[in-house]
Amino acid sequence: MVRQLLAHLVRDELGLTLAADCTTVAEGLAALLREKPDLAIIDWMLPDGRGFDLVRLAGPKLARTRWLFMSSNEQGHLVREAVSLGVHGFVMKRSELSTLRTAITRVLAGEKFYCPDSSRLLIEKMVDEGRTVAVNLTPRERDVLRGFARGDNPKVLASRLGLSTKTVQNHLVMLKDKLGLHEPAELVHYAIKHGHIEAP
Amino acid sequence: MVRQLLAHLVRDELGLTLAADCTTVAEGLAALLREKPDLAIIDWMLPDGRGFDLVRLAGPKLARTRWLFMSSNEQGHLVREAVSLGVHGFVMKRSELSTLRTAITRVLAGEKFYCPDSSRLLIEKMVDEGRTVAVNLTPRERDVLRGFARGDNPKVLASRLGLSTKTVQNHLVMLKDKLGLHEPAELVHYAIKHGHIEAP
DNA sequence: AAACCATCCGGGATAATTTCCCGGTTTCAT
DNA sequence: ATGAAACCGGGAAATTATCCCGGATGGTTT
Repeated sequence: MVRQLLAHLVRDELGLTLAADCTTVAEGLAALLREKPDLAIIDWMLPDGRGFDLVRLAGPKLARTRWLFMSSNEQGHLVREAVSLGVHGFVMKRSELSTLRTAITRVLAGEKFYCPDSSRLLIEKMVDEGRTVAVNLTPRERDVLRGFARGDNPKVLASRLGLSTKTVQNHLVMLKDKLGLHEPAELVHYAIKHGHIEAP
Repeated sequence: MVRQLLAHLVRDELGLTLAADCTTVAEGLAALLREKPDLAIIDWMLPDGRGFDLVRLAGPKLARTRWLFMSSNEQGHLVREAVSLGVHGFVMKRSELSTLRTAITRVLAGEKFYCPDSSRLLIEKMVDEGRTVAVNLTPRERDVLRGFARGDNPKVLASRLGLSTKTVQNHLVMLKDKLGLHEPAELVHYAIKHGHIEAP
């Protein structure tokens, strides 16, 4: 619904051309590569993955495209990840609509725009981080983590991802090793805290 | 932001008169009593309280007003509460925009309209409740569930509770059996959802 | 072009855990 | 007293986790 309301705003009020209008990472990726838009407005949480994956996947091939992220939940690590990905703008959904308009025009003009709330979160996050090391998981590891944390056992997960049970198990070992965790429950907590899955 | 996008929709596309446009329960209450609108579209979660409070407070004095609720998070108990309050419509934010249009026109026409997702949640909630009543965990099972969901492995948990590993494992089997769950991650979700442990 | 590196996929062997089935004990309410 | 439920744990089989290995791929550096 928000996506469609936004489409209205972009088309009717701002007078921009709406190249596409997608609901999943897969759709979005296809549309991005096809349309090569000037601006992509992306919600970070999508049914089949995280909006950031789109930047990782399509970013290198789209030199002109500017990225504007939206988020409904307030988590500092999102803003942090956005910054380190080179995202041009970040707006919380609780912001004023005028903030969004500003963000769109500024980002289109080539500037960066992070809404006040997101800046605050970023600062809090960095203060909070202080010491913790940044862990970057590979795409496959994220897939496995997500599936596992949702309650798929290795066998089901393997068939869903088109892998062998063996591979999934090896990825799980890698995950636990990288994250310094050992128990299934800890992996689930990590996945929830870092937004790989939604809280139950 | 969503509120302002909605205002746009109501005024410009549906051609309705927008009586007021509020951000808090307090503002909303004042506006409702002043304007006595035909329709009130209310978000469940507001900065200073819950949207339902508006119905409780203003409902008795506004015989003509119809209530349409919106919710971004999917929780069955919200739908359940809406129904028992006599709310006329309920729409999840993830619904299509057309669903919202349908909801507005139907509710204005005097019908009830609960979007498919909310109906589903309601049913799940009632099924879940039925099961929760039927299932009562024994104290030991609760101990084991809490420890496990926090990330203790059976061995550690056994020594913490003064049991043998074997017994803890058997309790885990019992738990999975009683709850109809099979994977560790599902147990963790259950424990969080039912308040046996705090969310991460 | 070649060397390199990270990632990805999966096999083999071994250790650990989970599951199923079992019997014994305690507690408690009928 | 007696039956039901909870509690505790053993034994054996099935499943899963862990460690170690090599091959394949794609991108980067030299």
